[in-house]
Amino acid sequence: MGYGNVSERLRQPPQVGVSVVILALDPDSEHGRLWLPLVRRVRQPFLGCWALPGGDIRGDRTLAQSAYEALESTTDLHPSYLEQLHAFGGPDRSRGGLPMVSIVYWALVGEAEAGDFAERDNVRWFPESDLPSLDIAFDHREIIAYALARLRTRIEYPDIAARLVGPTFTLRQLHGVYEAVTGTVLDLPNFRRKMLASGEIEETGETLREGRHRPAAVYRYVPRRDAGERPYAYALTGDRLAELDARARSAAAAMSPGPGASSGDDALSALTTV
Amino acid sequence: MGYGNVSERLRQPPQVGVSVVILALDPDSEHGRLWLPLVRRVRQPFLGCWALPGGDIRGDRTLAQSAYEALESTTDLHPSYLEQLHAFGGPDRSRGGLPMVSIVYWALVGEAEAGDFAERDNVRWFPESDLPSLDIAFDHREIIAYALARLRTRIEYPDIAARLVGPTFTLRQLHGVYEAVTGTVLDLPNFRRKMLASGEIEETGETLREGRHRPAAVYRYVPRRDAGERPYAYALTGDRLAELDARARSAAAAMSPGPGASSGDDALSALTTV
DNA sequence: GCAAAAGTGTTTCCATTACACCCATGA
DNA sequence: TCATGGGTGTAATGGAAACACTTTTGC
Repeated sequence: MGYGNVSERLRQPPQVGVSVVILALDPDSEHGRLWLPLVRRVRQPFLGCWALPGGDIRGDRTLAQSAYEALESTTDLHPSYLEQLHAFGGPDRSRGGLPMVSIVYWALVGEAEAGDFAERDNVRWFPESDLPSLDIAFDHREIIAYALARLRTRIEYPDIAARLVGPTFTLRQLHGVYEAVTGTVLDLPNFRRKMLASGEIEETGETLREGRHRPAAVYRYVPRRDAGERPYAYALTGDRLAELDARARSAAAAMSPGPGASSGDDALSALTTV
Repeated sequence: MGYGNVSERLRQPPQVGVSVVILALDPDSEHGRLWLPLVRRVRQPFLGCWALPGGDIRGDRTLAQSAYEALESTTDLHPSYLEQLHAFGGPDRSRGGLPMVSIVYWALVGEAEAGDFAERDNVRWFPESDLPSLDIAFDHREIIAYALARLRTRIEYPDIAARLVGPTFTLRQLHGVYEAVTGTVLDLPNFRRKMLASGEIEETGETLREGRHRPAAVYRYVPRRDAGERPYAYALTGDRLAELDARARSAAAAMSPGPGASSGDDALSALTTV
C-alpha cells in the first residue's frame, strides 16, 4: 500500500478500531478501589507503552461484538456490562502514522472474576489512582479518565454497582462499592432502604457470616422488566452479553486446532490499536 | 480499487463517516413542533432516498470539525449546540457495499435561523412526527429516533431549550419549548421559578408586547461558569462553536474563486454517506 | 454480657406540585 | 372596565438526609 508523505497521509480518511476500558474492583484492596487492565504494545508507535485493549472492527460484526472480542481475547474476562463510551479521533492522535479513529467501549467485570485472573507479561492491572506515570500510549489516559467520570455519574442505579461487585452481595458490600466509586460517604441505613425500594434487588435467602456479629442477608440483582429504565440505552447486559460470549467462543473454536485449547498466547499477543 | 466478492468485502475493515441530526423548532407551527433537514441521495445505494446530512472524516480534522463542516456545507446553518451522539456500525448497514461506520452528531439550531433558511431541491425539512414513510436511507430513521430520545432526556437544563429557541426569549416561549419537546404539560408559574432559580437565565431589560395584555420580560441564556455543569460533556457550545465556524469559513473561502461566493450549489451537492 | 454489625423508626428538611391570587397592559 | 396573559404567594406532598434506636450474632 503506497501512501505519500506525512501531510498527504493526514488527509486520508482514517482507519477505525475499537478499544475497551475494563473496570473492576481490586480484590486485594480492602477499601474497594477500582483498577483496570492495560496491554503492553509490541509495535510502533508507542512500542512498550501501556494501552487499552483493542482490536479491529470487522464489517461482519456489530461494534459491540468487535469490542467484546477485543476484550475477551486479550484478557479472558467476561464482562457483566458493555456500553459504548465515545468515538475519539482527530489530528492529535495519529503520531505520524495513518489517522486513526477509535470507538471506545467501557466494560464492567465482577470482583470475583477479576481476582481469579492470572497476570501475564503483556497484560497488567493498574489501580485507577496509580496508572503508569509516563508510558501510556496515545490519548488513552484521557479516555480512561472519561470512562471513570461516566462510571461515577451512571452509578445512581443499583445496576452498575451490582455488576461490579458480582452476582451476589450483602447490602454493606454494595454500599462499599458506592462509596469507593463516588468517593463520598453515604448513610448506610438510608442506602439500604433506597436499594430495597428500587425493586431491583432481591434476597437470595442465604446469609453471610463475616465476624463475631450478626450475619448479613445476601441479595442478588434483578433487572426490572419495567422496560424504560433509561430511555435509550445501548448498554449490553445479561442475555445480550451471553450472546456475544457464545459468538466469541465459537469463533475461537473455529480458529484453534483442538477443542478447549482456544486461549493460547497467540490470541493474547497484544491486540492494541490507537 | 479491487475488492473481492460480497462476503470478502464484508470482512474488510469498514469506512468511516460522520452524519448529523440537526434539530430545530418549526417556526410555522404554532405549537412548537420539532423538525429536521434531510438530504436527498444522488448515489446508490438508496439513490433518491432521504438521508441525514453527512460527509467524510479527514485525518487532519477533529471529529466535531468534520461534523460541523458536513452540517454547514449542506444546510448553511450554524448550530448553537453540537455533541456526539453515538457511533453506528455493524453488518446490517452495508447493503452490499463496503461496510460503513457512521459517527453521528446531533445539533441544535435556533428557531430564527431555521426559519430564514431557503429550501432547495435536495434538502428538505421534515417535521419529527411526519418523516417520509418509506424512503429513508440506511438506518437513519432509528438514528433520528435515538437523537430525539437524547434530546428529551437532556432538556432538564435551561441550556438545551434556550439553544433551540434562539438568543433571547420570554419565559413563556421557553416554557413552550419544554412542553413541545417533552410532550408533557408543565405548570407555568413553577417553571418560571425553576428557570430563574437555575441562575442560568438573565433579564435583558427588554420586554416583548404580543397582544392586548402586559408585555413579557425578555431573557437570555447565560451559561454558569460553575464549571461542573455536567461532569464530562463533549458538547460544543459558544466559543468552541465559533471556532469551528471560523475554520469552516476559511476552508470555504480557500476553495471558492471569489470572496463571498462560497455557498454555491456545488458545495450543497448531496453530501451524504451511510 | 459485650462488642460489632444488621437492620428499623422517626424527625427534619427541602424541592416539587397544585392552585389561588394579584398585577400590568391594550382595547 | 374587562379580558388576557404576566407574575407572585402559599399550603400540601413526598422523598432524601440525619441520626437515635433495637436486634442478632460470636465470643
